Amino acid sequence: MKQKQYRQTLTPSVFYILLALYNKERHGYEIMKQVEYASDGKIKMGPGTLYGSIKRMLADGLIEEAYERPDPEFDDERRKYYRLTEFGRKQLSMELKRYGNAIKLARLKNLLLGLEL
Amino acid sequence: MKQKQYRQTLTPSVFYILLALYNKERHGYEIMKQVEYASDGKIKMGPGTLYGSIKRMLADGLIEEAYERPDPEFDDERRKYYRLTEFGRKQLSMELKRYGNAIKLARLKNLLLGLEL
DNA sequence: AACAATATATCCGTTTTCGATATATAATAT
DNA sequence: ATATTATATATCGAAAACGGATATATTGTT
Repeated sequence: MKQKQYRQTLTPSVFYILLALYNKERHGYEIMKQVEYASDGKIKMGPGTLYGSIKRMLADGLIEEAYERPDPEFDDERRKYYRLTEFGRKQLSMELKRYGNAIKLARLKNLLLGLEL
Repeated sequence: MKQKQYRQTLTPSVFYILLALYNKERHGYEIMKQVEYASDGKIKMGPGTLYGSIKRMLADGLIEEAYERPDPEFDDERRKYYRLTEFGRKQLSMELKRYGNAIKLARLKNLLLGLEL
């Protein structure tokens, strides 16, 4: 049986949070800073968007909490760490592909437009 | 004075509509079909999203109506044609850049194998 | 003549966004 | 020592956006 897909597109917030978690576990505030850093400061996620999105993503199975704590010397017990699930990794990969195709298409159109003129 | 930016990110719908209008004027239904075609059928935009988005995008100055009608023989008078404004083109360009950077970042970490851009 | 596809549009419940607000701890500066 | 800033999580609620359902009418096809 063909199960129905999760969503047509990820929301931008979900996309950027998944991207921030692609290579390591991070806690909420760290995700916030990483998104800002990775976008050259262009995208600033407020706490409402961040923690609201995290809640939904946990419920949807895109991410899960990682209970392993780092060395207590570098830890802060207020933190909650999150990691991608396999499902979340898959969704991120699909979205990256979609945007990759969109970019390819834009380039192709640019070329064709140049030839037409 | 530094005017505040339009939005942090475009919504996926707005992004795909802008992309569909990147190289030619199109009417609503045509945009709908183009988005579906350009995404290999993966993204299906319903009329609620389409015409709601168009309305907002007109108000925001991302697109404008193109009143020039094509040859009456190939025309359908029900149609309304839209084109990108300079502002819309700029926003699309910025968003493409953001996603391009995100993809580069992901590829750097070997998440995406074999996606050529 | 009947039917499917084209074309635009609105309604409305659901979901998402995002600034404001709250609370508390850790780190830094005065 | 104390004040301030940065870190860290969380909720609230209005506004925005989404998307299926519905409506209406025309065009093209069987």
